[in-house]
Amino acid sequence: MKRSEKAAETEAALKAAARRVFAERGYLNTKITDITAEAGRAAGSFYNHFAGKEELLEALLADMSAESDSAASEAEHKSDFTDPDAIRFHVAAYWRFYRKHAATLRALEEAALVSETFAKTFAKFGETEMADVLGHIRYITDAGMTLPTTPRSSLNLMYGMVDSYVRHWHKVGAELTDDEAIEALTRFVYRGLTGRDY
Amino acid sequence: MKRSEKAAETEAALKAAARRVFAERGYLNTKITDITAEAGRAAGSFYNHFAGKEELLEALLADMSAESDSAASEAEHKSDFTDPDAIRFHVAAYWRFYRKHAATLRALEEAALVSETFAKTFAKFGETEMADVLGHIRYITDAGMTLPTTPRSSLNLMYGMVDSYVRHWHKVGAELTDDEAIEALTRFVYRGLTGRDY
DNA sequence: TGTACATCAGTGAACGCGCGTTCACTGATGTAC
DNA sequence: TGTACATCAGTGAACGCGCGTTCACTGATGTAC
Repeated sequence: MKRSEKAAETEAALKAAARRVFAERGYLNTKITDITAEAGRAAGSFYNHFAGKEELLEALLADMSAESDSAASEAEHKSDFTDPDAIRFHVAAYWRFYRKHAATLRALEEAALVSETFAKTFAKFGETEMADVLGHIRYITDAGMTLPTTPRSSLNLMYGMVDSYVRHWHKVGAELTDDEAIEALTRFVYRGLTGRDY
Repeated sequence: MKRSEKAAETEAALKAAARRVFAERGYLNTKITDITAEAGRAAGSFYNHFAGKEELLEALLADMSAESDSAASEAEHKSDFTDPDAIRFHVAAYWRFYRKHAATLRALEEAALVSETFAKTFAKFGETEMADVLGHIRYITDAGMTLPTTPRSSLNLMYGMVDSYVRHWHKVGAELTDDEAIEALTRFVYRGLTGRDY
């Protein structure tokens, strides 16, 4: 095996191990040696690849962002928010996204609490995620319906509800199945944004 | 000054200092000596009053709970959620409550991330806060209107939105004034819960 | 009311644990000729 | 193709920093007689 391959393999192993360990005990509670042990490497090996835990997390964020970008550009998705299906589509997409990246997302949340830098990075990532949806909201006012407040704040309200419910559902466990949860979110959001029911 | 008075004074000074310092740099980023320095006491003095940072936070939580209980029992408040005023009343109450206790609430959030024990304690506190509101939601189904999902999950959706928006508003700063924010929340919640507009 | 001793809140220097980070070393891969 | 040296990924024991926690000490308040 070539040297560069071996290095890449170790780096990947460290990232994968980190995701597992973060999921299990949280980012802040994880020691560097927890990660290296989980990856089956020596402690010192970590620093051949990352300057510290923060940099590793940035790498995980970069991976996630890359994936999310490519997914967003692929999907020919519904964007008219006067149609409940369009809202449901986005809620479901976020649901799947969270499920897939729960470990990284929760790690970022923890890091953001402690580090100003991460708070900004993470906020920026959220902005990117939301930018697409802001456009969809305009369909509602264009159709003569009334948003509960400004478009930007309507978006924040909606995003906050979806995000906090998804987090809650994954942490505490559920009264609802995931289909039911997606439907409930869709309904609440549709009603909240349009003032109508479906 | 009597000895017991002096001790009580120091304890109060430590709690007040902790609230200030937590607000400024967060619970997890705060060292014991940050608190004692802010309170103008020696490091060792801390341990005459608290076994550690966790115990101090529990004391802050106890203070907050006591205050919230007495406030809840005083208020003769509106409880019929088919009336937007009732929703507005509760949103505004939560808004004021958060503003007043932001430091403690954010500290608890941070502690909950890191400690399983605190996560449970904090969750329990949230339950207590919400119990009152769960009853109010029944007015909606009683009036023949349709909730977006089960009462319990409707409550969780609502609470998640209000809480996350309040947090967001206080952290990032605002496009909306607080009156506007309360109105926007009320409107979104009313629409979401009842399927109607006002 | 006064004296002698006990107790307690507060002090801050020192101690020591936990954990991040380093570094001399190993063995394997890459390069030069 | 073979040999000699250089480079690099990985190792893990050891180091040292930061910070929580302790503890001998001080001075003031409380108690006993």
